[in-house]
Amino acid sequence: MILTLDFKSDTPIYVQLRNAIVVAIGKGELQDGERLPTIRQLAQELGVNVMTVNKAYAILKNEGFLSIDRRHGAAVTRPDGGDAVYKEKLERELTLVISEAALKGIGRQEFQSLCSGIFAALAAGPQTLTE
Amino acid sequence: MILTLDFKSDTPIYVQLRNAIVVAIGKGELQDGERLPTIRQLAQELGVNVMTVNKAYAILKNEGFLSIDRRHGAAVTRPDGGDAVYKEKLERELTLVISEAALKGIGRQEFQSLCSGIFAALAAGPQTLTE
Amino acid sequence: MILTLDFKSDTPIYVQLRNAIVVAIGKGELQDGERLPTIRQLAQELGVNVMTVNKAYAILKNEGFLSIDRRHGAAVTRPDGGDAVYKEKLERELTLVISEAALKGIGRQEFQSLCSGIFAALAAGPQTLTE
Amino acid sequence: MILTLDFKSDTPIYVQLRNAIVVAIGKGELQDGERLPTIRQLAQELGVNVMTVNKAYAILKNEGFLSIDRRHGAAVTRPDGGDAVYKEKLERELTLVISEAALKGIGRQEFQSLCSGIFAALAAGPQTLTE
DNA sequence: GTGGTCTAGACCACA
DNA sequence: GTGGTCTAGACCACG
Repeated sequence: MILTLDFKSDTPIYVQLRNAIVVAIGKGELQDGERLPTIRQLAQELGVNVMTVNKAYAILKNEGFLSIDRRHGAAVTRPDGGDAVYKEKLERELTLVISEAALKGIGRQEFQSLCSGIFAALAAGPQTLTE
Repeated sequence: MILTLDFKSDTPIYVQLRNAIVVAIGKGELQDGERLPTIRQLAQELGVNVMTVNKAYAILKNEGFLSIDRRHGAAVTRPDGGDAVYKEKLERELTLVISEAALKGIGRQEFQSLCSGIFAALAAGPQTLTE
Repeated sequence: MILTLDFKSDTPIYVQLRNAIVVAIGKGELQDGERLPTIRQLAQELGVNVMTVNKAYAILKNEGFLSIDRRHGAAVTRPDGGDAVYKEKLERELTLVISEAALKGIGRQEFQSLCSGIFAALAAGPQTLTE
Repeated sequence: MILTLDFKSDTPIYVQLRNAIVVAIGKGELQDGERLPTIRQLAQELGVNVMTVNKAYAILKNEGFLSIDRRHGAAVTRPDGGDAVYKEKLERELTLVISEAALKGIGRQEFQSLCSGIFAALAAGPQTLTE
């Protein structure tokens, strides 16, 4: 698993980590049920403190993206279907993103095709790599 | 101009402010060329520190949404057309948002129609200015 | 005996096990004097470490819910009547639960009827043994 | 505010802290809107690390029992009405508590009156102390 | 060997 | 001056 962090960024490392993992799952680089590296492994690999990885994992667990098994560490999970709270958050986020895009001269057409492209890329991801 | 801030939120106030203004411009509540309140005015109106508003304005200026004239204060501007830097940022953001949405069970169809709805709402905005 | 464990939960497995057995006794699914599976049997059946079952049994014995005879294995026992220590613990627990419930908007009425329902369900339990 | 921690207990300090605060709010010792001590203050007062208090506060914030304002620290809040998830959790907890109590020889009558007593005690708490 | 918890001390972003 | 973040290193509970 390749995760790049930007230590100079002002978004906290654990957030970057959380985001990167979500995207990796979305892309299919991390399959459902697949195990993630140990907190300590990942921490060392990234040159980051254990607590930082811990926090990222805890958030992902809380959001339903992964489950932590005392015996075997963390594994990818499918979260529950979209709850109302999430949809609200999504709409708020999109309103901002779209406002910005529109002002930057990106029309509805272009925006939609951009989204389509991303959806396609995700769907085409490394599906069940070896099977 | 009505801007609502959530002091209990964990997104910094100056970011909330910056976002709210971008959305307001997107919706047409703030027209191109329109003047914004003085930093001090807005700060007082919102019950916020002057530094906070200052920071938000500075970011907006930097992003091309605002032009600041020492004589006339701040005014809304159309930013330059989508530069490469911005497009990259947009794509990164959308990849995250879409990954999350897809995992939460929101399909391409639903997502696209949600976007369409927001585009429509923005387009319908300017009329509401004077009511 | 059907016991379901949640390996993803953050309450330790031996605690889950102990709780499940207490509830099973409460419901009458396990009758007074009834023998429980061997530690090894149960461990294998649940796919769990022997130590884990051992720990759960030890706690239950300590609490008076189980008596362990080296020759016949473990058997269900009625614990001694409410000792002062237990009542204190109960009151502490209930104070927390009720505080939480009250703050979450669950009134005394609702709470009491919820308790009544559970008492009724427990009382109705023993019959279901053989079905 | 008087909070007693048991450092020898095996329930984590931050959980004990969280529980104690919930009870304090339930009892009315902490009123709605009232400010809590700074993380650092409380940490020093309790002889505990800052991170520990931080974690307790974060959980309480997450549960809706308090809100954290970047400018003024933490303050007590009323959580949203009982959601379905919470009610399920409550029922599970109560089933365990009641099973235990019943086996310990505490009948429905006694249990209910115990609950009533606690409800009454909470309601009678230091209501608006000085007003 | 895994994650969970805790510590002491530090720096930074925010207001 | 507030909380947020991060670190390095430690001990413990769990299985």
